[in-house]
Amino acid sequence: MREEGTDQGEHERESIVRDIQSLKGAMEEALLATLLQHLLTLDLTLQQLRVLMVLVSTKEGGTGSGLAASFGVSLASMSGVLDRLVTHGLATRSADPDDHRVRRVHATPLGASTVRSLVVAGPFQGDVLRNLPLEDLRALEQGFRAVSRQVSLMSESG
Amino acid sequence: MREEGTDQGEHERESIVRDIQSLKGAMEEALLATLLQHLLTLDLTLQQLRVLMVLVSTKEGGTGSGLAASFGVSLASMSGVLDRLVTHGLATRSADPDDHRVRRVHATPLGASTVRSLVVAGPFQGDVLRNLPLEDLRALEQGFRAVSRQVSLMSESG
DNA sequence: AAAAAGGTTAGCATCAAGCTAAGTACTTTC
DNA sequence: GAAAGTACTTAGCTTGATGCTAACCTTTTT
Repeated sequence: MREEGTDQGEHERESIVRDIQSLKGAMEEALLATLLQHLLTLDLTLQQLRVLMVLVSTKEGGTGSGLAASFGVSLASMSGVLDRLVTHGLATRSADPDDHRVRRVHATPLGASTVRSLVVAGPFQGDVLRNLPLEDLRALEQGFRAVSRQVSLMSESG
Repeated sequence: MREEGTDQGEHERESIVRDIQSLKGAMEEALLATLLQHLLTLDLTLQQLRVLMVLVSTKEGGTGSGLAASFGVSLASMSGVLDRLVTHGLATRSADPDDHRVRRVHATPLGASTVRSLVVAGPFQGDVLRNLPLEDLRALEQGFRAVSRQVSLMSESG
């Protein structure tokens, strides 16, 4: 019963998908510029940034040996990288209550905001949203919800 | 004449803005993970990446002295960075037809896709969109159009 | 013809990141 | 409780990228 109209629906779907991707392309240009702005003022090496991103992602923080293993470097090397992050005020080392050999490493608020600023750069900011016609805002919310739902669906099954 | 009902509309607006930002927050977590994935396999220094991003952004390409000036380094230093980008196959140098002293530097397709992969990582990909209910897809398009319009508006006046 | 501009190369200094080896402090095992 | 193992730091080293100045070549401008 859904056979009829499918063809026409698929045409509209493809047309909309193309439209959205074209709009997305324009946004990405702005996104690239914003990302570049942030990277220009970033006084870190790429390795330091990578480690910091892991620290920000994992709320429980990391350990020297764990990070060394994930990055495929020696513990001594990772110790040096962490030194520099701590010196920059982006991470802290603290004692692990369970095992006094390990030093738990966490991103500081500064470290977290440094990393988030690289990602948060999308155009869907409060000041943009607040100036949108209400009707469009409702539509955007519906679309976001649907995408969010779909992403969870696909990451479960795929 | 628009005074009445504004209060109620503003409440709904704020509520929707919060909803969208919360959904965006969830997306950003995934975005961060994707960005990290790409950075992990990136065999570049941050300075090389920054220069490459400028090359990708400016379609006409760059010149050694122009790039040196924007980055605040000597021409000799920039020449070295460009050497490494060329060696990696991410940029090319070619003669400038107007002035045979300058060498025009362009990002290669590989360089462009390397940079784009860092930014394109959003969840609004074709395979996600194609699985969305048509109604939601229409709503998303409407929302995207509105945001795109609003961003242009605000960047003109602001 | 002289001066100026764009670019490359050579030579040097500095710093981050990588390693191994040695040492400290704590846990686990026997 | 002694021995073995684990987590981490520090010292000493090598390599590679970035930065500089100085010298040079080529091309354009004056």
